[in-house]
Amino acid sequence: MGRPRTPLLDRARITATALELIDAQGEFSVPQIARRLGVQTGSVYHHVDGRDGIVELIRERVAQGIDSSALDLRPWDTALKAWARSYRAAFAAHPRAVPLLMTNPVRAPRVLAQYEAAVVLLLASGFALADVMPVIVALENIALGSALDLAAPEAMWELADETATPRLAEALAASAGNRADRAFEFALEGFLAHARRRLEA
Amino acid sequence: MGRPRTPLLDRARITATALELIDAQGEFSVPQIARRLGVQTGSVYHHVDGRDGIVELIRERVAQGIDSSALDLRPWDTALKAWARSYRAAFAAHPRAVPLLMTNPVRAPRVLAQYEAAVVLLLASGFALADVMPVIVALENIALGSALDLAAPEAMWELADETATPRLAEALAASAGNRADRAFEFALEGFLAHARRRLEA
DNA sequence: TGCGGAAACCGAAAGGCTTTAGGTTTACGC
DNA sequence: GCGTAAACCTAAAGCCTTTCGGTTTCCGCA
Repeated sequence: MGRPRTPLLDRARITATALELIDAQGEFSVPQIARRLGVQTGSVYHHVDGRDGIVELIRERVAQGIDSSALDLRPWDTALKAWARSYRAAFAAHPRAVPLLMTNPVRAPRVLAQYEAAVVLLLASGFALADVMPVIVALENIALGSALDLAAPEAMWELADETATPRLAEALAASAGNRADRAFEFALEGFLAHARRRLEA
Repeated sequence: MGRPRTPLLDRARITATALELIDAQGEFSVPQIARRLGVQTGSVYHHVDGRDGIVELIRERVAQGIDSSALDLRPWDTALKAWARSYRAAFAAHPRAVPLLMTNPVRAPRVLAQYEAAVVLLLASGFALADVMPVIVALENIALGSALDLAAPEAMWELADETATPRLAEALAASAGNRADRAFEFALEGFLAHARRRLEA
């Protein structure tokens, strides 16, 4: 008892354990983390700002998977496309965490810096100042919306009774396996084409 | 004590109370509902299949706000546009409920019937069977993604330090007030234009 | 080298939530 | 009229989040 010679806990280990629990069972609790790390529940609170603090750490960790260098690509539409794909892929790496993370945005400076870079990119490419945020938010909506689809890929379309919706059942069968990816690429292509037209106008 | 002469509870009142709590404070609990209705906590469980059952009732109630007649419009792109707007508006009516409802889809027959109608509409309009679901899911992703944006409209872009992201701050100021709506309309127009081209090809 | 404060963990507890089980009264079908 | 089912209450188990004080170890500073 008392302070251990080598620390048993740190923010990284707490975050990793929480993410393991989420990947395995879709949720986490502080006592579960403590048990996995062989520690009393209360001890976790010495390293973390409550349960919400753990969620915040997970949020930042997942957001680190976004490839910020995508926004260095040129031309602008290539950059946005790569960024959106990376954005979605980062969430897809932990699909069961998506519902936990989508509610609040990431406030980490490195993520805000990416949005800053996106704004600069669009302005330099000729977009009107008033158009920049709607365009970026639209892209973000597409990326997050499709990430949400990844969170519950199967359950999203389990038909209890196929006879009541025969055409839907057919259409589902015809798009089995790659529905989510194709939907994302479809929306992304549509967005980029629309943005190109907006720029020309 | 014992069974009251007139029932104090029913599913409609429980659902309405839960929605009130969500609109007011962003969440709900069974004891809170019971207190508001002047009843013991356990009594609620006689009418509802646990807490998750209440969420399911809320989901169905919010989904009833989707105007299914939109899919009767013609041509198909007019129908899809009206449907997407109605879809988003239904969630926008209870923005704080969005995080609770997005994880799982609505399984209510009347909602599945709407998807069936959308499939029939697209097939009749000439879309290939394999394209139908990706197109519908893409539209759904846009609607849900933007509904998510409505759930936390302000907090989504609260900049702690504007000096670190000056261009972002400018762009935000230039799109104040209608950012979410314009982003949604932008993504929706891009989607429809892309779908029209897909149909012609 | 010694010491005081901070750090890191334990033990315990308060208070809330979800859910179940059994008891009591009322309503309703036969 | 009577038995069964419905609707509520009381009570309790078991989980979770969070806080507080106690104990031991570490580290900077004199």
